Amino acid sequence: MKKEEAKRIFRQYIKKQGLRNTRQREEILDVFLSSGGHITVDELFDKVKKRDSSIGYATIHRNLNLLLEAGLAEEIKIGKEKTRYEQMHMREHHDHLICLECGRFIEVVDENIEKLQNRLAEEKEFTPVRHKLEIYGYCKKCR
Amino acid sequence: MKKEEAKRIFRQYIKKQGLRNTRQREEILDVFLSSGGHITVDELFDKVKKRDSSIGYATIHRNLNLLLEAGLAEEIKIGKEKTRYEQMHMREHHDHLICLECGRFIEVVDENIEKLQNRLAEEKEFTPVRHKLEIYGYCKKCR
DNA sequence: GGTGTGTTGAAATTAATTATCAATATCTTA
DNA sequence: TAAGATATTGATAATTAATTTCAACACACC
Repeated sequence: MKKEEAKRIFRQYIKKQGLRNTRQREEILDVFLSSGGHITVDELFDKVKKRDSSIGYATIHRNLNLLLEAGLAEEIKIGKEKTRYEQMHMREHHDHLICLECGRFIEVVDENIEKLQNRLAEEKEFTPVRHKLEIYGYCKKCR
Repeated sequence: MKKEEAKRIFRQYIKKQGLRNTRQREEILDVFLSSGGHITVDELFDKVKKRDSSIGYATIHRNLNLLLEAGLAEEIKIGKEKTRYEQMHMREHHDHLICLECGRFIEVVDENIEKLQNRLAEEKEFTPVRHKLEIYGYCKKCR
């Protein structure tokens, strides 16, 4: 299961940095990996609090930052909406079509675009690690 | 000159919304359009202040929001860095290669990628308006 | 030029994130 | 497995960024 792999990566990162694993850290990690696609800090806080009501807000932030550093999460911020955190390892990579009218996300992948991106990077003597593509416009319903 | 066109678009937008043009608004517009690629709120504030030292910070924010609404500016936020505002009309569209090590931006364009993006959107019955592509990795110097 | 109302600057407020600190928990080593 | 060094936690304070408030002002339409 992919979740276990993600957990292993996180625990490895923690250890490598000379940090320690804790009950709270594991709880947050598990909830994050069990959440859907894109979660806000508040949503994560609420979900974790249901399992462990003593957990603090600052701890959520601290550990989200670790997840970012470990490459397991990525911040996505769209317009004036709240920052969301997206899983990077659990889910397949995908790009976003974002409707300017209703705010709906459509997740897409196109192998050819991915290839061209890599080629483009290579031309500039750049080693690509990951990317983010957001196409803004109007969805089926709103156009 | 492109700058004049951008100004016209902004003035039109202002009028259409039933808003008014002001000395400060024009000043901010001009400084924004004269700035390089990506400017932070503070940088813009400092530059405007040199021309008109009485201008307030809130006015910068208010008018940046108008520039966003009018489609002349776009927010770009990378990692933990300060939000930057990019010109949308003055400059040709381009994507970004962003170095994870030194933070350098490389601006790129690839016609083929642009075309594939439009085709992808069309397949999903989505009408694309604009897009943002950021490729993260390591630049020539850092890889 | 007068007038209605949008805009401004300054300060207060809100929202989001980070820092502080004493108490506690973890991990290593002996 | 007990001890000790130190990272982590929760609560709160502090910081940062962006927005709101409000009285004075200024723009645009007449």
